Amino acid sequence: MSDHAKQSLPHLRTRNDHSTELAEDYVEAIAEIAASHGSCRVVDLAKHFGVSHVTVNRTVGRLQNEGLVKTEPYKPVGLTAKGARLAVRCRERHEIVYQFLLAIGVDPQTAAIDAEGIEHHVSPATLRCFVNWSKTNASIS
Amino acid sequence: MSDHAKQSLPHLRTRNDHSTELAEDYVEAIAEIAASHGSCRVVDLAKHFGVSHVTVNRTVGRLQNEGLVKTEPYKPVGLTAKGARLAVRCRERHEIVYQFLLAIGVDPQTAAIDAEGIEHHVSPATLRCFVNWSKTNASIS
DNA sequence: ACAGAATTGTAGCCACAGCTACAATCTACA
DNA sequence: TGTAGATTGTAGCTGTGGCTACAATTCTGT
Ligand SMILES: [Mn+2]
Ligand SMILES: [Mn+2]
Ligand SMILES: [Mn+2]
Ligand SMILES: [Mn+2]
Repeated sequence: MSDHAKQSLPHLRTRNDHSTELAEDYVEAIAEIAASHGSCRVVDLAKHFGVSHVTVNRTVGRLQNEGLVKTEPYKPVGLTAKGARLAVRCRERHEIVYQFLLAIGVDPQTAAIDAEGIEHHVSPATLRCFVNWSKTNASIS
Repeated sequence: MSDHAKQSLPHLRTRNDHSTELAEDYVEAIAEIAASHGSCRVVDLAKHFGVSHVTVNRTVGRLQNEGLVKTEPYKPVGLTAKGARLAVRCRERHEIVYQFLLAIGVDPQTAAIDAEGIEHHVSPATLRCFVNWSKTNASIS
């Protein structure tokens, strides 16, 4: 590989992470809201993310095209099998990142905020290291 | 604060992080390239980030409007005092995140890639925890 | 049943960040 | 000194993700 290709590789990965970030947060939120409220409405997602219902509407439409969510006009938003699988993976990863931040001494509120952005940039290899160190610290304390 | 405001706070922070991410990466790259090559040209940045020179051009123009970089037509790209200060902070934070990932056992290549995305979502409080744990692990090994 | 409130959908605006194609300028070498 | 190649600038396209304003639909309480 050329020198500048090595330099640009991290940025390419970061841009790719961002292109899938919204889908990951949406399926995770839809699963959570559906579990706690019985169903997930557009307005629930708008409140959850702090955006207008219009933004939610367009995003849900795109996720439906990608086969992650299923919805009909004026009906709740649900996950496809594919979307539900992605939601589980994202929920697990999110929880690992959050628990890891707690384990190294970050306060819960800051950990919750930082984890929401960090989670999408944590590769499987780094995630394994997070799990190990959370275990280690848990056994210490 | 209302319940859903608490829920949306992390996402608001993440969106804010992303709005400043490009500026942070650019000033950091301009400082590095200028230090190693003597001057930083548009084409250097294009290679560094793996994007076209057009994208670099527009971004540099926006950063100039924000008072972070200084450039003239067909001349190298330089940092203002404000941009140089931001570059130092970003470089330090980037290095802390990278060294922390190494300290918890992530391989160097993965650490370099993940750090490029993670750095922008690490709050000062979390950064302090990273520093502490890097020190601890350094004294152990 | 129906009026008003809540929810959802649509039209159209913006900024950002990527791109190709082409024009202009500068640099280096024959 | 010219000119070919490298570099930079410009025009204009795309997709994404935010918004307001307004329309349509559904839900709810009297
Ligand atoms: Mn999440
Ligand atoms: Mn997230
Ligand atoms: Mn970065
Ligand atoms: Mn990010």
